[in-house]
Parts: sequence; structure tokens; C-alpha cells
Amino acid sequence: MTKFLAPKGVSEYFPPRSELFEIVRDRLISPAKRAGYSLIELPVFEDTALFERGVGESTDVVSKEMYTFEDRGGRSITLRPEGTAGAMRSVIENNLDKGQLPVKIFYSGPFFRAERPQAGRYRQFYQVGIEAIGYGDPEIDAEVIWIADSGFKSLSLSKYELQITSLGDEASRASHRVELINFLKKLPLDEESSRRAKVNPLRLFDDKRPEVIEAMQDAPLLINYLNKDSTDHFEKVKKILSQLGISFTINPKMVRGLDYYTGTTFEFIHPMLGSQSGIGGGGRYDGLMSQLGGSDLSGIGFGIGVDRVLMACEAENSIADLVKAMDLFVVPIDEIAKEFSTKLVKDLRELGFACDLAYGNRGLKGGMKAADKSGATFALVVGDDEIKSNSGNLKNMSTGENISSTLTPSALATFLANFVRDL
RNA sequence: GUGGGCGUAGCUCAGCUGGUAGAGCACCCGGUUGUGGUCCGGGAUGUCGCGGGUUCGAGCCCCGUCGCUCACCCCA
Repeated sequence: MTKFLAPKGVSEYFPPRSELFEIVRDRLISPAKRAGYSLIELPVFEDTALFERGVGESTDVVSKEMYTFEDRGGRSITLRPEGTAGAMRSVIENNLDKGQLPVKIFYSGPFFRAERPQAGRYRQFYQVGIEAIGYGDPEIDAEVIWIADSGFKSLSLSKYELQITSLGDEASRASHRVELINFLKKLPLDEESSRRAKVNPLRLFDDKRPEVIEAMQDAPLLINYLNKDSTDHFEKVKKILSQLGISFTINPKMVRGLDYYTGTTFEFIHPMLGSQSGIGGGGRYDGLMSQLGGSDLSGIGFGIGVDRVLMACEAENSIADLVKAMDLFVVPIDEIAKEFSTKLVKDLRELGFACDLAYGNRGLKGGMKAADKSGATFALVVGDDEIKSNSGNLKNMSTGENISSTLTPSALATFLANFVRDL
């Protein structure tokens, strides 16, 4: 028999690490919920043209990283490489933007990009994202950034950095583009660079090769070409962020890989992740809705890489103690005790406690070992004596102390409730 | 698409200039009657990624192949 392996480059989470993954994802979502964002559950595949139009055909994501195939009806289908285009499609299709604005939604799930895998970069990866649609004021920009920042902080991350810039409105970008192209003409660009310059001259700011960085040293920066509206908006965003106590640095050379970004854009960078250091990023996309056939509404959102945030938490060792263990682990010592324990455990589980019991016939010692490994707060041995007297000793597994209790679900529940967090 | 590193027990790895494999951790059993974590004793486990070649003999050398990994590119 040949052994099956997972497709190349996918990220998989199984115990015990999957528990950390779950914690990370939930904590990233939590501040969005508290800020009034609601779940939107979207398909993982869409009409290929949606991404070509929404993300931009000139982007690397669309031009060479999409999983595209023909379905049985001859339609061209693509596994979603990012979340915003699909979210906009759904908002337009389901008329979510016809009510009160802004529309505030969040999503999470797998995304797909056919890239060469490396540390922190997978072909199937997980993102949590939010979108706020139909409201163009700087307050919402700050809110979106706060939600991401708050999620990271709730995971006790401290070493990441927030970089922001503004891509300005269309008029600002047009005037800068002329200057930048003039500048680039004077540079001895290699073939690859000039190809990229043609597609999107801003991309050259993102090049990591030293000679290109050197050459771009004196290139005109977009941020210096913002018109009054764009400048005012960006200044306001910075001011509010400061008021919210969120620290950031301005990175005028920041480039985002998706074509729809306008105005405020931002990126969260974590320095301990190796080459793929972006743990989340996003920005405003004021032309996207109309581009996709909807009404001309502005929007802003972010995507956070759950895989990478988990890696960051591991690098900072920030969440190991958040894993929730069993409250009670029951060790039955014979067949009758097993029946009794199965019922008891079921009752306590229904009352909201995390309970497990020893399986098989490993004896008392084996059962206690299993209790230890489960990380349970308390262990309870059940045998003849306990069943006859309907009472037993709850052993505190960290102190070794024994506390006797009646073995009814309600008595045990009352006892456990004093020790269990977030019941 | 381009380059580097690596593939040996469940995991992390060691294995000298070629003589057919080891450690730690994990796992299981035990240290006498119903209480885990420490300690002590015992135990199971490998087609040394796969295929071919050189050799009396290959985990170690050569060729191929598959896989993993890191970096470029790009991005979450």
C-alpha cells in the first residue's frame, strides 16, 4: 500500500497544536464581533473573472498564483486567493448595502495560492478578515486597524510593528505616477524590473534586491503627492490611532500586492518569522464595489494570516498557557464503576464541564496516569466503595490534596464551579 | 519559475577514513493490597525515502527519482 501524503504546501493542524490554532483564530475574530461585525460565510471558490476584475489581472496573485479549473459545466472556477473580492460580490448580489451603512462583516477560512511553499507561506492557508463597507470617514479606518491590533494584543503579542501609509485618491496617484515613471526612465532597469515597472511602477519600491533598493533611494514618494483631501484623511487617521493608543510607523514605500487598494493602507509585521513577516494587512478600496458592478461605495478591511499569527505566538511563547484542560477526569476501577462513571461524566458534560474518563482496563495506576496527561484540574477514582457510599475524593492534581464530595452531578458541579474558569 | 540544505525508530537526532544501526524523549509493563507527576528496573519498534550502480560487503561512495525544507520572486 502506498501511503497518502497531504498535497504539497498545505498547512494542517492536529492536536495538540490545533488547540492553539483555534485560540488564535477565535481571539482574532473576537474584537470584530465586539465592534459590531457579523459573520459572512462565503464559498471558497468563485467565478475566475471575479478575481481577475477585482484583484487585478496585473497582480502576481492573479497572473500566476491562482488555482483555476473548469467545472463540469464548462465554467472557469478559481479557489479564492483572498477574501475581499468574494465578500464584495456577496454584498452586491445579496443587496446587503441597501440598508443602513456601514455594512460590517467578518469571515474566516482557508485561502489558496499556487506558490512555492516556504516558512509561513502555504498553498492553503487561513485568514481572518473583516470589511466595513459604505463609510468613508477616517474613524472607520482607525477602527479596522484597532480590531487587528486588539486581536494581536489579546494573544499577548508584543513584538510586531504596524506600518501605515496612504496611497491617496485617484488624482493623487495619477500625478505621482507621471513623476515616478520619469524617474524610472533614467534608471538602468533589468528586464524583470522594467516589466514590473510597466505593470505597476509602485512595485519597484517593494524589491528586496540591494541594487534596486539603492536605485530607488531618491525615487519620488507617493505620500508626497497626496492632494488636500487625501492628506487630510490620512492625518486624521494618524491622529485617531494615536488617541486610541495604537503605535505605528509610516512606511511610504509600502506596497500592497492587490490592485484595489486606495488611500489608507497598512501592514502588521512580525520580526521573528523569517522571510514571510507580514502577519496581516489591509486598506481602503474605494473603487472596488463599482468595479464589480455594485454601487459606488467605499470600503476598508484587512486580512490576517492565522498560520503566521500562530507562528508569532509560538516565537514569543505567548499563548501556551491558554489551552483549556479537562475540569475532571474520572478513573473507574471495574466494570460496574465504568457504567456509573459513564453516566456521571455525561451528566457533568451536560452541565457544561469538561470531563473525560479512563478507557480500557489499565488499572488504577494507568488511569491516574491518563488523568495526569489530560491536564485535568481534578481526578476522581470510582470503585465499589464510592458507589456504595455515593461519595468520593476529588484529588486536586496540582496540589495532591483530596476533598471528599457526594457523587451526584449537582454536588460535583457546585464543587467544580469554584475552580473552573469561563464556565 | 530559480537556487541552497536535508531525508536513519512515533518525535528530535547521532552514526568515525564503507564491515548489515544507536541515544534522548514519547509509548507499554513492573517496583506486592485502590491514587498521577520524580526516581529505579524491564520491554516493543526501523524495508536507514525509493530505484539502480560500484564493492567480498553501503546508512555511509556514484547516478537517478520522489519528498521535505529554507531563500529569491510574491504575499497572509
